[in-house]
Amino acid sequence: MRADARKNRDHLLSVAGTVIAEQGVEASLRDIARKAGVGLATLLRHFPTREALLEALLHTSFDELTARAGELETSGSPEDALVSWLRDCVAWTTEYRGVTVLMAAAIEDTESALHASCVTLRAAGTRLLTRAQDAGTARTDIDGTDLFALIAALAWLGDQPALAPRADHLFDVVASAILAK
Amino acid sequence: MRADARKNRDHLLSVAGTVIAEQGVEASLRDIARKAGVGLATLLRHFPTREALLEALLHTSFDELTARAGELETSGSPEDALVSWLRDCVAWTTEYRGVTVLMAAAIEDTESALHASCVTLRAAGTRLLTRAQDAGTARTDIDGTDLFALIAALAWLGDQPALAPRADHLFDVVASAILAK
DNA sequence: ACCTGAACACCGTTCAAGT
DNA sequence: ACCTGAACACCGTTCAAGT
Repeated sequence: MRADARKNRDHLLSVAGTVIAEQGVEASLRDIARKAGVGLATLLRHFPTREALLEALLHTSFDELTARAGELETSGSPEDALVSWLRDCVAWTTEYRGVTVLMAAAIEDTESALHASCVTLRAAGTRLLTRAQDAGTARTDIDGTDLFALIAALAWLGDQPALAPRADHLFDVVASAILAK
Repeated sequence: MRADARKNRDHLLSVAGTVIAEQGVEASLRDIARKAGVGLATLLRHFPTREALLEALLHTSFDELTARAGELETSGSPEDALVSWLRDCVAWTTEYRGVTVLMAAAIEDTESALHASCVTLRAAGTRLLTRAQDAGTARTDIDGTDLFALIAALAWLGDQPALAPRADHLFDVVASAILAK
């Protein structure tokens, strides 16, 4: 990549991070390009879809959540590890308003730029869930995809201004259902 | 209302029902107006917001769900009545793809045309929940707003194509959490 | 190689002008 | 009273033309 292109790309990502933190993941791409001082077509050259831009932006966070799952796999009780990780996932999505809908769409869409990250995340959750199930402290009638869906639903609750005040409490309610044997 | 206006209004509602059933509640209002053979401005004269159009369209359904709650209040066991009604609510929203987001926004927005219907629905759910709580068959640390949020989250799951296959099962999981004492 | 303005086909909002 | 086309300010997509 040419030096000027690299610079454009980095700057776009930085501006996108700020704008998306303010307005959510559905922020106008034109607005992001404008604030970065480049044309919209330039943004789309670097990131052909909104998902591609988000993937570049959230890649580090996805890695961190996956790494965190790895740490938890060998520490604490299986059920504490699972619930702690679920809490981390939900808390993380609140930083990116609206990302839940895109993740829900990406988990089954192999064409989406977010697909691989979502699949990796689901696999990490599956390992923690299986461990808790093997220990007899999580219900055995759910799998990693169910877990992914429950995280998404709880994250979605946190995204809705009117329901967000109940999100933490309802997390506990759902977590108790997961841990029920 | 003048006869021609009434006719326009009725026809718009009929067309809107068809289009929204196909495309979801975020269907283009311009498209609905076009298919109804009137100008977009005419649609907006009758229904100044998307919520107003939906309220007119869903009014009957809201009434039916509320009436159903009333019937269930005096029949069957409190926990069966509650779960049965929750299931009805979630099943109903699947007919109107995307309505959950608008309802979640309307429950606290007194300006929304959907506000009154959502509040009525929440009140109906609250009565069924309280009855089950009094009978000792529903957890007592949740209220009607929590219930509304859980319905919304489950309905949202059913709206996401990739997660919808798990929606029924996850309904049972969450229902079991509500019924836990 | 990389960037860009401009044309395109949409969206919902608003309103002056018509019947 | 009621309706409507048109202007407006947006959106993301596409591409020919520039550096």
